[in-house]
Amino acid sequence: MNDKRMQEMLANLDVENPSEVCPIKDVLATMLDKWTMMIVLVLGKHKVLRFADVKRSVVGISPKMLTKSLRTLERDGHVKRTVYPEVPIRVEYNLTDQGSIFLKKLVDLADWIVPHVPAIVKNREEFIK
Amino acid sequence: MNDKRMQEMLANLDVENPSEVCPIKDVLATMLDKWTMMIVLVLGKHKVLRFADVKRSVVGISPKMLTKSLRTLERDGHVKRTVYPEVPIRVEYNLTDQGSIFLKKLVDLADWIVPHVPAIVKNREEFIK
DNA sequence: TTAGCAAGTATACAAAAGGATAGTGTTGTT
DNA sequence: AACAACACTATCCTTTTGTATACTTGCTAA
Repeated sequence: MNDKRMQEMLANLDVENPSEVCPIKDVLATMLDKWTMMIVLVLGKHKVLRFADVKRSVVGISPKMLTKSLRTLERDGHVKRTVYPEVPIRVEYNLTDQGSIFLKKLVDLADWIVPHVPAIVKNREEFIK
Repeated sequence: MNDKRMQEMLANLDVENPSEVCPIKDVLATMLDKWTMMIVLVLGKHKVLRFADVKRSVVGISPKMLTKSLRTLERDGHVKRTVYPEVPIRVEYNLTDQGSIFLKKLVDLADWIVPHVPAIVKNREEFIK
């Protein structure tokens, strides 16, 4: 990506206006929430998971936050929620096509981070004050 | 990215262990903080900015959060802070090479989001409950 | 009829993030 | 002498986020 393309994108992002004016900022912030990302990653790993499975996979999450994050993902079309009216009830979650592309972008980002982690950790250790 | 590569990456991410064990998760969460992202974007747009310039560009940020976010970016090696001991003091901020790659990844992500925003917004409107 | 499960919801509380705003130190300008 | 510029720091307070845990609902099996 050259500088011109970059400047075009940055203009698109409208970073200097409040988020009411820029839904991209809002969508970004929503998707990159800590719990939301973890849920997308475990759904990417396991393809289909039930509520309790996701809870087990995303270590430390409370049912309240899990419900909240799953609802947001569903609302935004990243995750599909399927209810099987059996007894006891069964509910399955999986990524939609849109959610899978989001996962890919997330993994791309992580892919870049992995080799940089040692440098970042070293920087942190050397950074005083 | 095929499924095998994806599964390798996901294994790398170690999503099912607490973040003490997985610095990648920590680095991800730190970089994808709301204010931090906005700062990286405006620094990408303007190349070099002084404290008050960043404050003006990132609408709504308080000096407290600005300082905190800039320090974190500096600590992690994404941003360089240069002090000119003039009067009044002049402090300039700019992205490092590492920070510029991070910006690129961020813009890649946004690049994907832009065309999807209308669909996501529509989803949200239709999603009741 | 009581027990039990899944997928939550509800409630109470604790912790963290963030906003508003005043203050600091230095020196040039009015 | 008072004020302004700059880059913060400090303090108080509100809001948001999150945890822990008890409760609910519907049905089925013992």
